[in-house]
Amino acid sequence: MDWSGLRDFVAVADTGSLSAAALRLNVSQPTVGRRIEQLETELKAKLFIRTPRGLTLTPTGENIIELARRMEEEALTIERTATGANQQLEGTVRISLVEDLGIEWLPDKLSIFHERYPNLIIDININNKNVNLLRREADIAVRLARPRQADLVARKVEELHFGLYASHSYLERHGQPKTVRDLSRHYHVGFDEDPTYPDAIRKLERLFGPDHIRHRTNSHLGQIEASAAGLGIGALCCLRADADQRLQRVLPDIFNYVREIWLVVHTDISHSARVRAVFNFVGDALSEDAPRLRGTIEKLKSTDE
Amino acid sequence: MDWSGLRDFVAVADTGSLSAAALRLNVSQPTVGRRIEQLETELKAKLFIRTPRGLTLTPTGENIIELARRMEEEALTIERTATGANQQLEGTVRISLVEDLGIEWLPDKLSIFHERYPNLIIDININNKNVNLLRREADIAVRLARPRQADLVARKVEELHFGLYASHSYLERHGQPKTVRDLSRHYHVGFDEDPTYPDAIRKLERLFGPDHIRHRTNSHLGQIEASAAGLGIGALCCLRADADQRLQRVLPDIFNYVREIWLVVHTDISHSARVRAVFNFVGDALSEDAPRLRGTIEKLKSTDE
DNA sequence: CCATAGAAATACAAAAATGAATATCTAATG
DNA sequence: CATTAGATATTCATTTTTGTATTTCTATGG
Repeated sequence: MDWSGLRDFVAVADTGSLSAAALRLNVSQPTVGRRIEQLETELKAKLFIRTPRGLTLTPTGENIIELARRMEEEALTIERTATGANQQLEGTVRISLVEDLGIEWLPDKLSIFHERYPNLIIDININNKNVNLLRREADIAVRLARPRQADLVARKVEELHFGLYASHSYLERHGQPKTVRDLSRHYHVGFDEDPTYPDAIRKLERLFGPDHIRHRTNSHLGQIEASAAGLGIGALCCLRADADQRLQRVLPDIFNYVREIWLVVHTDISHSARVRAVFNFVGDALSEDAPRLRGTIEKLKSTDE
Repeated sequence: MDWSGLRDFVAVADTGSLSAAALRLNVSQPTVGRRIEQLETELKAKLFIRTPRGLTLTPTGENIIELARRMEEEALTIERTATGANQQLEGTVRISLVEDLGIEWLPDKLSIFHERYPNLIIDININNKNVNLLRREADIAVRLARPRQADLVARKVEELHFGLYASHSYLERHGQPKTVRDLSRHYHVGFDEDPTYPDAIRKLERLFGPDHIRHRTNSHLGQIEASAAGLGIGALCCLRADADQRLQRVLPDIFNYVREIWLVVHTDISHSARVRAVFNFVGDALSEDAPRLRGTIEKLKSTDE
């Protein structure tokens, strides 16, 4: 029996279709189909019921899927263990961050990093959803909440602050709010309705009233642009908003939303020299940038004028 | 990472060489070598130290071998589970037996079997060493001792009796022994020095004296032929020796060595319809043949004459 | 009842893995 | 010190696997 077929078997069972499994496995749909077929021949058993909407496990398939999943976990552990044992300072490290840190902040630091580690390549993965560190979708993740899962090593590094911002022109037209109550007369640039966002986001929205939400997006960059374009008041990351000349902070003493920044890595790969190098570098860089992350630097504009 | 590489990895770690692993995996030696190489590339880690006498695990290899072994166990369980779920009365059933039963006794029964189950193929494996039912080296094993291992279903069916036999010409030349003491003046056709044989074999040998052992072999058939050729007195299976006109039993009331016959199957595959069919057929056939297996049928020759 | 979208099957050319034969290496042995 | 046994590397023709492009299928919605 070919073990690779079992890997495909898990992927098809998980995703429910050959095409989706092929995507996950980085092979073509006909290949997955043929390998499942071959596995069924080898085991002399039908594992899936083919429907026009995909594949469902047969009773025999149900019998063995748990065992195959366990194999998958062990295979993933093997990959991580091998990575962890690698003490070379070369190769690629994949790090996953939220937009606010990954688009501009981290890339700005990388020239310093590459001077120190010329043979390391950093692969930046911008991701709103948490990537699965167990599946090695990334080596390191930067998360805005303490991770609960076992087998993960996490270090709280800094805080990421968010404030309310609007464009100058918007504030000229609609007036500067002086209290929280004033917000009900203003327009809001909001997040999309993903239920995984923290409650604070929904609470904030209610201050504006439902018909005063002009724009929703899952992209922080999109929110900044929308706010800068004068669509309304957005809850933006101070790091980026403070540096944006088009934006002005609103109710700075009243509204200040704080998220903890956690650096996370899987225990198994935490021993890898190159992963440690990136982990520590990013951690130190975050610590050094505390004022910007906390939005406590006076806006350039206000000092200029 | 290609899971098949992990399978090769276990085989090489187990056997200590590419060539031996290739044999076990039914592929060529260069293929195993290339796959190990590929696995090392994928994991970016050396797994083996190459020596001219084979391959030894590196520390990294040691770290992951246990996980890979667990994968192998699960893969084997999957194969057995799938086999066990198969309720078709077609395909192949592999059965492993000692020479005494597998060379002639079972084949004689097969024409009846094939009438009842025309689509089943029986693959007879003659084996002195116990095959590994967990690895599916056979579906069913006939053993001469109660199996201890968990996960095996065993049924005691009958007894296999052994007696002392010699050729007529030998007994004419050396005389008929009347007591155990007489054996010390006789020659012995013995087993080879495999330490896994039961103590009774060694005890018997000592009755003849060390320089009176003329012939050693690990083959029961070889012992029968040697005894029939007049080399000496052999401890032979009654089933075959009684049917052999050239042989005559010696000290029938004094020497009678008995082994239990156990039919063994792995729990996981015991539910398979075709495996049950063979299991029950062989069990019943053994029961029906109790007199021959116990050597209690008078020799044809003696009734003929 | 027809059109459509999402999925699986098919055909064939291209790419990769495999095996047979062979060369090469090294520790052990006389 | 040469020989040998037992192992790994190498080469190349062959076989197998894979991907692309296309066709086929079927439940769903108009």
